[in-house]
Amino acid sequence: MARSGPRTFDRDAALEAATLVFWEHGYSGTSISQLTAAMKINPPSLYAAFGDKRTLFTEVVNRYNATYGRFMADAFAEETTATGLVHRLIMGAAEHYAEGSHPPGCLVIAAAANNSPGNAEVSIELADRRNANRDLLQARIADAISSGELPADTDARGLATYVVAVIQGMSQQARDGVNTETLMAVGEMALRTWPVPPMATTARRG
Amino acid sequence: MARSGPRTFDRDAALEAATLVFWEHGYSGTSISQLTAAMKINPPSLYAAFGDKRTLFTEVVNRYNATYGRFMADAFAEETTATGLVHRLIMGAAEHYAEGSHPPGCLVIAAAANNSPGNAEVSIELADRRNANRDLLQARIADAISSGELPADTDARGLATYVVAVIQGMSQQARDGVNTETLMAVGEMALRTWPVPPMATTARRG
DNA sequence: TCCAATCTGTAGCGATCGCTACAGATAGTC
DNA sequence: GACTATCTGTAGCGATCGCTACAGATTGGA
Repeated sequence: MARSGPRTFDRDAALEAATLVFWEHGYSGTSISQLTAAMKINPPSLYAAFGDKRTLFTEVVNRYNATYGRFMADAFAEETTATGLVHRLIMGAAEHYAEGSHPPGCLVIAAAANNSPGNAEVSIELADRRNANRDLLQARIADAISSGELPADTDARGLATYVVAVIQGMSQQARDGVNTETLMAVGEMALRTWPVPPMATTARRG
Repeated sequence: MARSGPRTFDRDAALEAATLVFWEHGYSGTSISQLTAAMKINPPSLYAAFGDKRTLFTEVVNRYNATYGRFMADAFAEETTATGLVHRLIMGAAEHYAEGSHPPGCLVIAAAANNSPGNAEVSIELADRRNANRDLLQARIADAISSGELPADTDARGLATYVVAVIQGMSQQARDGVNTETLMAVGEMALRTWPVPPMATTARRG
C-alpha cells in the first residue's frame, strides 16, 4: 500500500474540494468524515495540513473570496462611481449565484446560518465579513453624495442596506432553485430603484 | 418530588419556548437538551407530547406561521390588489423582522440553511414553503396583469422573485443586526421599483 | 383501599461528532 | 544500506447527538 514520504495530495485541490462541501452544507452541517471523503485524505492528513475544522473553514472562506467571490472585490477595486459599483455588485451576483458549476448562492451568506452555541464564533466571523462589506458600500455611497454623483438627500445607510439585502436575497433564491435568467431580471428590477443622479442617466441596462 | 398524574406542563407554552430556540439556532443547530432546558421538561415528556425532533419542528413552523408570521397570510387573504399585497408583505417584514421581543429575521427563511445530508428533508420542507409563497405571489401578479392593474409587459416571475428576494434579504439583514428603522427604509426603496400602473398612483407610501 | 393507567425522572442506549495516539511505510542524508 | 524525519492509515479516544427502557410517583375509578 502506498504510504508516506512527502505529501502525496495536492493541497489546493483539497481546499477546493472542502470549499464545495462547506458551500453546499454549511459549517456545522459539514462533518470531518464528509470533508476527508471529498478531499480524499484521512483525518490525520487534514489536521496536519490545515489545523482544525475551524481553521480550515477560515482558509476556505479566504480562498473563496479570492476565487468564486472575487467579482465583489474586483467591483470595489475597479469601479470609481457608486452607481457603477452597485451595478457590478448586483449583476455579478445575478450572473454567478446560479451557475451550475458549483453550489448555488454565496458561501459567505449561506454557510453559517444555523449556529449551535458552540459554533457561534463562526457565525460571527461571517456576519462581520458581510457587515464590513455593507459598511464599505455605505462609505462609497456617502462619498458619491459628497461628490454630487448622487442626490444630497440620499439615505446612504438605507441604500447600502437595500443593495446588500437584494444580493443576499438573490443568494437565497438561487439556493431555492431560481435560475440565472430570473436572477438577472431580479437584478435589473433592483437597480431601477437607484436614485436618479442630478443630471445624468441611471446605470446602463442589459 | 412532584411526579406524574396528568400532564403538568403547558403544551403551548412549551411549543412557544421551542419556537424561540429553533428560531435562534436553526433546526440542526438546536439539540434536544437545549429544547428540554428551554421547555422545562425532560426528554421522555418531549417525545410523548410532540413525537420526535422532526415532528416537533414541523409543528413549531405551523404555529409560527399562525402567530409571528401571520402578517404574511393576512396580507394574502385581505389585500385584493397585487400592489397592496406586495406593499403589505414588504413593509410587514420590515416592521417585524427586527422586533426586540423575539429572535431577528424569519424562522422559515433562517432555520434550515445549513443542511447536513441527514437533515435534507427539513431543508426541503422549508424551501417548499418559501417557493409556494413565491408561486402564490407570482399568480397574484399574473392576475393583476390580466386585470390591467399592472402593465401588460410586466415580468410576473421576475417581479415575484424580486419581492421574495428583498424580503429574504431583509431577514438576513435583521439577523446581522440591522434595526427596524433601516429595514423600513429598505422596504420603501424596494417598493419604488414597482411597475407604474397604466393610469394610477403607486402604492401608498409611509 | 387497592388497582390500573399515566406521566415523570434517571440513566443510558447505539451512533456520530471532532480529533488524535500509534505504528507502518516511504523519502532524503550520509 | 542504516538512520532520521515525515507522512499516512488504522483504530479509537471522550463528548455529545437523538432517542428510549425502566421504575418511581401520582391520579381516577372500582
